[in-house]
Amino acid sequence: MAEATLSIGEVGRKAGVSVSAIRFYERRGLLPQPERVAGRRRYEHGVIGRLGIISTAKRAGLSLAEIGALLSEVDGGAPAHEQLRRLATRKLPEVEATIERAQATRGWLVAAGECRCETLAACALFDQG
Amino acid sequence: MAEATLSIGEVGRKAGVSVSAIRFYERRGLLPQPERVAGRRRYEHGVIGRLGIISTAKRAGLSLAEIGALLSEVDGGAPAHEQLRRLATRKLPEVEATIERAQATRGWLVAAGECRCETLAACALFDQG
DNA sequence: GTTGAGCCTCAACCTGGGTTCAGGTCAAGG
DNA sequence: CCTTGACCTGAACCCAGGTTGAGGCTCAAC
Repeated sequence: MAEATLSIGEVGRKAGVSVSAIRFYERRGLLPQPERVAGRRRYEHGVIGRLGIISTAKRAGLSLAEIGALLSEVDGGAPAHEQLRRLATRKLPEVEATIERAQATRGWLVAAGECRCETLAACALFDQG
Repeated sequence: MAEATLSIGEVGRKAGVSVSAIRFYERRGLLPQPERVAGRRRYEHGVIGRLGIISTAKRAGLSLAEIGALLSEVDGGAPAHEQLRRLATRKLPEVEATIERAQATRGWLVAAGECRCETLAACALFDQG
């Protein structure tokens, strides 16, 4: 079943990931070292699913280091739900802080759009540290 | 009134900004080239307010390039409110996109925390692109 | 007179997530 | 035979926002 038949270019096209990114993920340990034929990487079909997982996790805002840790735990036999729960526990406060900062920034910008000050020094938006 | 008496170290302490950051801002044009005495920078007191403006703007999420553009327009005589309005118009959609992305990420992480899947491949959280 | 703090410049380094480039290999097609 | 295209490696480059380090001045105190 697990025949290694895909070239890196084919994998990239099917997964919607650039060839250079695939090689980069391999160096970072997110993808296994594939079998090689005459020096060229030959992938089995499953790697496309793995790239899909990586892409989804990236879009969700995880760093490659976090994704790599998650994948290697699960590769090592750890239940996915357990690792996902740990990840959520660690990462949620961080994401919530991002949301709060961005909302504060939005409020500030809205106020900036309504400002009537002639100089920045006089503007209450810039008061204190 | 505008006596240039402060050393870079004093300015840094009073403004809560590192000395290396002050020199960096100067290179980037956010701070004027100060008067020099025996090769050392001598600042007038007003620079502390300017550093406060820069710090506030940074905390609000503006890049140094944006802050520099704002400051130079206003230094050049443009009314602050006008430049702030332009800035808000340009920057708000960006910040709102950040908020939406972060909220989507939070939702995903909350779902991840409740996941029961044994493998990532089986998990609906990772479905599709 | 020498020690030490604080200043100076310029250049290199850091993180993240890759991209791009130089120089080379290999197989197929005309 | 020669070209074209896909692949290979390793190193350099990109962005931001600084920090760190080397090597050197000067000023004041002791």
